[in-house]
Amino acid sequence: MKRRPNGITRPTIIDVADIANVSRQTVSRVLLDHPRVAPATRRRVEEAIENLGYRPNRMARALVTRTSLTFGFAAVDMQDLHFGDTCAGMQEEARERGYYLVVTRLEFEDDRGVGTLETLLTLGVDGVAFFPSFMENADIETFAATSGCPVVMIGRGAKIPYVVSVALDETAAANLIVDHLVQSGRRQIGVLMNEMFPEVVHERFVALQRAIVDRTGVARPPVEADHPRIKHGRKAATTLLRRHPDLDAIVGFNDTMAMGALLACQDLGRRVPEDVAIVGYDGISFGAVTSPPLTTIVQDSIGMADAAFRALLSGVRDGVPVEGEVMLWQPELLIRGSA
Amino acid sequence: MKRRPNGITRPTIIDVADIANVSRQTVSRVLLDHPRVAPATRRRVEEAIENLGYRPNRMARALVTRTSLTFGFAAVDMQDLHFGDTCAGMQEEARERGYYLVVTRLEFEDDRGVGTLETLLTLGVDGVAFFPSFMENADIETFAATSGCPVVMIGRGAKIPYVVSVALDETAAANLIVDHLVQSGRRQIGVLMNEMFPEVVHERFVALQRAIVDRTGVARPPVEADHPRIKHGRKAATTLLRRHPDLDAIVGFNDTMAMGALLACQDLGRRVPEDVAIVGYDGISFGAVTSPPLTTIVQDSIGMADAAFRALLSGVRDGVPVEGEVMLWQPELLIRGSA
DNA sequence: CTGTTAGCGCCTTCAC
DNA sequence: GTGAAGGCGCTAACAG
Repeated sequence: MKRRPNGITRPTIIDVADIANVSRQTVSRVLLDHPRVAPATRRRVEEAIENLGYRPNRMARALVTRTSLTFGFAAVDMQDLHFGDTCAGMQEEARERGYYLVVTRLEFEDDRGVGTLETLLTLGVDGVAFFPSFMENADIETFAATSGCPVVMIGRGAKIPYVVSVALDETAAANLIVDHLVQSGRRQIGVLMNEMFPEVVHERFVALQRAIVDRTGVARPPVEADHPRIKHGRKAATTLLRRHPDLDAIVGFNDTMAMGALLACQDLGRRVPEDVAIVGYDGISFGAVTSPPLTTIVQDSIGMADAAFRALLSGVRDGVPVEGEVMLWQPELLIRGSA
Repeated sequence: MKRRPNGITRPTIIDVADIANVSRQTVSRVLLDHPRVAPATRRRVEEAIENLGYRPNRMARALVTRTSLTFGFAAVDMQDLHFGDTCAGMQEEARERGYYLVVTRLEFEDDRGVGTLETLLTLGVDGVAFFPSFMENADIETFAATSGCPVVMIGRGAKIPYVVSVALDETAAANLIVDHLVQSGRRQIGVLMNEMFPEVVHERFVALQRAIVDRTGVARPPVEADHPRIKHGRKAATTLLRRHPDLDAIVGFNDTMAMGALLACQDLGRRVPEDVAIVGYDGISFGAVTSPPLTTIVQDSIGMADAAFRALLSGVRDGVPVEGEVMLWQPELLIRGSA
């Protein structure tokens, strides 16, 4: 029984073996549910485990099996409810299948995000799922190619070698939104985007812009970019409305920014939806409590989480397709009061 | 260079040593910034590391050092914004100090939560911080006593041996709320509580009840319990208002439940705050967007996260006080429109 | 059915 | 300043 730095001790497999009067190997067999153990022996070992409060050390086990039954999950902002829903979905799925999910924040400062994913690897995960956010496709490809484990990207529909991508069909979503706005008579549609990293293609922005140009004939729809938080959305929407007083609709990058737009309209005395229609993305529950309640694109976070988890699992067994793979999910427009 | 199950390989310290033409120990010294390495040797090793894209295996390292520079964090619901804020705060703090935070969901089915915390331990964390939620003090004590690492509990002000507790001063919070309500003429105050586990003492409920009894003279303030989600809060508040039509104030267990109460009032045609005043806990950002905006108890999530992290850190060095320790945080009442 | 041997990737201790 | 031996806790492969 070895001492830990602070003096408290945790039993090892050897302690169990000593007490049960067997070899370490036999204890290991009991732990792994190996069939060829005499029932009496098994019972003795189980009793020893119970009495000692023994728990196997997963690091030691992973070191030799090269498998930790652990997946890693990374996203820039766990407080973002769409990320949170997906993370929770994966956690649930993991639990049911005997896996463990290690969650961490994707840090730009950490080698443009690659460092975060690498650290996950050195922690011994069997696969990595993540929301790319600011990460560049090239970095993602390099990481995936050298990772030696399945890599699943959620929320960007790019085809990257060695990567399975689970993403919303952004074109379909943009069309749903703009069709709805145009049908209710809107013509001047502004867009609130996530703060942009110039290196990164914003599929959402591109899709929205195309849909707006196609359906309203406006050549360059106004856009303002900021952090995807309520107060930044409020600021950006205020700027947008000041610069373009004739705007009759605003599409937010997500529900949170759209809520900021709601506040901006209040500030400026514009009625929603009479003067300005507002639409968000994600379908978070708080959208039901705003005034008016938020019209939004609903993403099937749970379904996407399940798909991501299954992709990791099958990647562990069969490897990830070298050419990469994209799984697109169809959006749904939830019409509430704001548009 | 060993092969992983899927065929892709990751370099080990031996590969680096071979390429740099030194022994493993020298590579290890470079990795650990050991001073006694010749500059030229160091450079050769660093180049080899760079070229190979080598990253040390933290599990192997932790196995021998008995230190992983990793802390574990657990909470029932990562989507709860107060939990999320605290988690994000700890993650930030961890990063700055060279630590890594492993986050997971506390599962009741997993041995009443103890299993979740134990699994974190078998993953090799150097300390555990968690929101106890449904966990019982006795289980927490047992876990902490046998964990062999610092254990920090957030959000329950109980003094438990081997545990450092970082919690809101519930009495102060309850008094702030009830004083404010009474001052604005409310006398019939109902309470929305988190779904109750009979074994667990709800400090928040006890504090609220005492404050209400003291200040209004009502002997048994009405209470309804359900999950801390908007729709459950709505249901519970509806029940409460139906059973007690004379209620003129509702205190929610958290902001989310309070938002449910907002919806219930809308459903039943009660004006907020004219007919019914509503107060929540936590001070989440979405409270600013509801109609009317939510009056709430603000918790200093970041400050509490910092304190929790520091407690873990000092626990690693000096051990956790055997008698346990409670750090109380003072609440603040943010008065917006709903009360 | 059970024990022995070897080694996962790395660091610590002790040589030189 | 550098290398060799030994072991962290565990399981795989082989013996018996």
